[in-house]
Amino acid sequence: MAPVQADRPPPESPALIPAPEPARPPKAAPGRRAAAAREPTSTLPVARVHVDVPLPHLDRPFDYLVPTAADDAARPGVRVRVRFAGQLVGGYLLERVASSGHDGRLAFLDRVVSPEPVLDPDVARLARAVADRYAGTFADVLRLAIPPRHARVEGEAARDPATGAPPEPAAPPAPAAPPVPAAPPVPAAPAQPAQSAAGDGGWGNYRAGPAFLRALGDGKAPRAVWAALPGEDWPARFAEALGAVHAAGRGGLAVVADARDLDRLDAALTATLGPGRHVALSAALGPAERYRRFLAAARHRVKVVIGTRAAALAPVADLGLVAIWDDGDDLHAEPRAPYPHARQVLLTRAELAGCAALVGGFTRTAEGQQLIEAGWAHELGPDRAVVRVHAPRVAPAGDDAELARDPGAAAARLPTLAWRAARSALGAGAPVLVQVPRRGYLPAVACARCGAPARCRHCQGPLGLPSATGIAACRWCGRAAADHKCDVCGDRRMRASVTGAGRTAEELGRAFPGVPVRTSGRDGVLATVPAEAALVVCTPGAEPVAAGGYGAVLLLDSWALLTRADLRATEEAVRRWFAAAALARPAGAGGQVVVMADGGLAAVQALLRWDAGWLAARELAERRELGFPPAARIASLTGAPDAVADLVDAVALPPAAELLGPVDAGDGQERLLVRTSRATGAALAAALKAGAAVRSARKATGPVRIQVDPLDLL
DNA sequence: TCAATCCGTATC
DNA sequence: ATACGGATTGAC
Repeated sequence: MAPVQADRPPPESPALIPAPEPARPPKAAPGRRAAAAREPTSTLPVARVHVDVPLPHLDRPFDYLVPTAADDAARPGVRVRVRFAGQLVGGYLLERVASSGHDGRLAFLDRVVSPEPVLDPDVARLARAVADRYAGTFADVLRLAIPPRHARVEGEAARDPATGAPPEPAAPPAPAAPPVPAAPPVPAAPAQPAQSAAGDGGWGNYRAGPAFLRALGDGKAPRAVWAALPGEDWPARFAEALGAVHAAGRGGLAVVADARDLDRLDAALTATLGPGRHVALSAALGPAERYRRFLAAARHRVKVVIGTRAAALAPVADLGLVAIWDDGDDLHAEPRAPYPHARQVLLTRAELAGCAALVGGFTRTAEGQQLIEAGWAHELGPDRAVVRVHAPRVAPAGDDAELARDPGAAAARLPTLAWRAARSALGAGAPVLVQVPRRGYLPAVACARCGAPARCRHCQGPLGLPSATGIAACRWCGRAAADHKCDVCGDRRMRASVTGAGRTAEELGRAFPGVPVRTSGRDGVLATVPAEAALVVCTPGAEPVAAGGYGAVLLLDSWALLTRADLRATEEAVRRWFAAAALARPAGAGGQVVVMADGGLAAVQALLRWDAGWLAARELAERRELGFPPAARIASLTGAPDAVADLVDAVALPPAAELLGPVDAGDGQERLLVRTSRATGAALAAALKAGAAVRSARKATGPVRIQVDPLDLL
């Protein structure tokens, strides 16, 4: 007879309802009654489990048998422990199914850790999409999405998530979803009084504003990119938008950049929805409180969730709206693998849920502009006439501006214009905001004549000075900039753009004797200041809100922000200027802004006209020309040189993928960029993931960090 | 010819 | 990580 190259057992149907027999005890130790006695459940005996291992080639579900004893607890979303490759590992139960496609023997679930479903099916779908988009693993995304378990919190009776007080009459039992609160208050009118001196129409100040709010209330899915007016009480607007979907019985989710913004939104939501209708999630909470609030969302005890970046992955029932404020803030970029950006997570979520989306800020990012130009979202902006009513008067004072003759002001290197603006505001009893760049910017290279950042002739990357004496070289592809010529004016001379020197509060104090000086910065951020004459010195991002607005806002050393060696230097500078300038009184009430940069620069023009959309359109057009995100897709691979090379070998790059570099990334590491078109972005991520899987399967040494569309392209 | 050992690969 | 299958080795 001819023994066919043995297919082991007869190829019968793949393990349908497997015989109880495979429940043999491990290790041939016949003493383990517990294991031997287990039988699979009669219905849906197979659990699809995602094991919590970091290896890319194991990033898929594995099937396990559900023992009868665990039948009730083994529901989708619960944490389980399973034996995987000989050891016990944690995992999440994704779903129960009737049969497995796996044609080997199935092991039993070791145990259900807790009957609490912490992985919402919608979040599971989202996490898969985010992992795919960023060439990362499901497990990595879940680590960001689900806080560590806190057993005591899980056991305690449900509390009021906002106050921590025990619930009103009777706490609903944990596993059952409690009923939605009967009649949530309908925020027909803004709960907050108008704060702007120039009359405040809330969403009515924006062309499509009322229609947007109405659509939210009608359960539709409008999508908008919103450029806020100066002085806008954005937390109140966000609260109204979230309130509108809440009133329609649906859930809402909003993400902000930092704890200060979160506190403001939290307060506005409490005013609009009443206490206990929402939770605020942030990494700053302790483990117990963090898990307590997460559970309030997961159990659907609240339908509105706000928080910092990780909250973009929080469970929200029947999602009606996702929103993000100030999407240009780099805090929205997650620093842990797979490095997702909160904006991208929320937009993906809006797609999956078919819900509304709101991307808001005083400025607009190139990504926001892309959403508008692609027709994905509507533009939500004010009429020019409304802008004129709300905007402060903005004046540029360039590098060559005349220094104030007043000795104190000269010592503080204040131009006359700035000094006068400050003096007149203080004289009127109003506070003055002084924004000073943080110190320590990378030495970049700019055109000596026009100041435009110098770019590589080959790949358009930014030029930098590797060392104080070295020759300028591209920070991306590493090529030396031999015969550089400025793209803008053609000049051949270059200069190092100096690092921003911190102006001290004392210097300013001397310029205005007798005026109190407050500071707000890294160590000690002020949330608000009173409406009285004072100098408020802050670093970008730490601007306190002034009751009634600032009489003057001085943006010092603004040019230093513009010449940073960063793709987003202009966008970032403008974002910081707008954030500060938005706190000034309207021009009609004497509000003035002085920006220390050349009035001819586009960034300064945008501020003068309070037109962030115009700048964003220019910015996006430029990115398109240069082949930068969001017009193109770029992935960066960082690691030891041989490890990076090994990964590139293992990856079947899409055709037309372009390699830039590698360049030295310090610490014996190097960085390689891969550029493709936007349309090829998904294929690029999939290819990189597959390459990483091949490497991890063959236990390749030397990790390589893969980042898709990293913020810092240096 | 068989058992001990090594190596590569899959991990339900 | 570990456990298994198949290949390899070496002693009888």
